Amino acid sequence: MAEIRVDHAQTLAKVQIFSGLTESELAFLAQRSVPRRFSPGETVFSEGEPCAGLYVVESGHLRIFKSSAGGREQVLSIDGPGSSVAELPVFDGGNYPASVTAVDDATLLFVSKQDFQALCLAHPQVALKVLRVVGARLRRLVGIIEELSFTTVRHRLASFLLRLARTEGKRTADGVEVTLPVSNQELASQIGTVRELVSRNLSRFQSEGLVSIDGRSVIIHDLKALEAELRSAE
Amino acid sequence: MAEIRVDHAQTLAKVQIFSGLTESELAFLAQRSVPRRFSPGETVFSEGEPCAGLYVVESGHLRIFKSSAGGREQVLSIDGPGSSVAELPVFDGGNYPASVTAVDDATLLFVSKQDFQALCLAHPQVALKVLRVVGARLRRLVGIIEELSFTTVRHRLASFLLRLARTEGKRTADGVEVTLPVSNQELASQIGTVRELVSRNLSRFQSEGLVSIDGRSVIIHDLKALEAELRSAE
DNA sequence: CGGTCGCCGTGACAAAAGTCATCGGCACGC
DNA sequence: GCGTGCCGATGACTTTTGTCACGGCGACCG
Repeated sequence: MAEIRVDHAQTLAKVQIFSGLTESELAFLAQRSVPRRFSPGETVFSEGEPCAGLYVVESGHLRIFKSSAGGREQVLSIDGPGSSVAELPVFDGGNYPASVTAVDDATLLFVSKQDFQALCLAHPQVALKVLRVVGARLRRLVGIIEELSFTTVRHRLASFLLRLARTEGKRTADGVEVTLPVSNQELASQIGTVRELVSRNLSRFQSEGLVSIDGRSVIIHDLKALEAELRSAE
Repeated sequence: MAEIRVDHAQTLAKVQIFSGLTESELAFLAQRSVPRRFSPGETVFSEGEPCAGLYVVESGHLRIFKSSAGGREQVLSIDGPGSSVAELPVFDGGNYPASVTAVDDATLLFVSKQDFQALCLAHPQVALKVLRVVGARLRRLVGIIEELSFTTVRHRLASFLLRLARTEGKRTADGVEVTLPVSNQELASQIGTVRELVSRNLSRFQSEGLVSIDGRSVIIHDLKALEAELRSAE
């Protein structure tokens, strides 16, 4: 038992919003946090539910999204180890504004609203840290709005490919090779459109000679040309 | 001079994030805040500028928006007296994520980053208050994303009219009368489209008998029918 | 008064987005 | 092996969105 608590304290120490706490404070928090495991696809909570507390990601990834009446989904964020979700509704008393599911096998720590608020009052630095991560979240949301409002699906797809190329692209003779990490359906949810348009726009990139597609692997022949796509949008 | 300070302290007391501070704390803050006046259309700060501090609205209204290379704008929020803008970039150290201009004649109080951070450390409740208002902001942004991602211009326009009807609609024999508070151009920026589409969709509502338009005044004949528009989107 | 400017409405058009239906492949389980 | 389900591609079509160009109106100014 004691070891489990220590494990959790170590997990908590790696979470941005809790960095800077003393060991005893972490232990205290660990004692009050509840570990929960989730399987791929399992839902952590749904939009509209009353907010009981926040979750810290120990391992695995979470998918934060909105869903429409017609069955479409819009992904707001994918969060991995060390991040926390639902920090905000904890404070304004409202319900969860979006739904969260596990992407893969995930272990989370649940911290109740009360414990967390008490912690923030006792340790003002924690509140400041929360504000910092929330700032990042807000920036991402504003970025999504900007893309949805000003750009086309083609543009957003190019943008997605380039991001991928930057983070995990491998240089080859023909250009940079990336592997699409998710299904077209999921990709569509992330860039705010439907499956068919992702498929079509990828084909179009290929027929224009910008990329070659082989299964889930995409070779970007001309990085510059793809980047030019971004600038062409106004 | 002393009177001016007192005035500012009274202003600050009405601001959500500062409610709960003692008089002397407010006076201290008032002493350090700088009053600034803006004319309609004048810009308070622009997206991308380094963040120097936050602004509190004493009178008038501010317009927070993103603008695209092609000259389009997307309004994120309109804020009036008692609210504050740019609470967030103060904490994460980044630049302002969006631009802000005055809608009408506005008087603001500027509080520097340093002063505000110090205040949050000294008074943890302030940080919690900030988190609460930031929560509201985040909800609004998520709402915008939802609308942009899932709905049509027609839908968003219907939504806008209904919101207007609820807040300031006058009952008449023919239905509920509302007055469009802004130009079509501005309305377009608020619902994420262009002038022409606002104009066209309003005409279409009229030709379908849902509303009658006379200049800037719109009479909504059938509230239920317009609300049905919302449900029809999936 | 005449000019300029900002706003509105509209027609004509082009492009993008989305829907529906169909087909083929691949994996998994029984 | 064979059904079932998920995924991807694609054609045909509709709807929506956006662009360009124009003309009209009213306010305001010199």
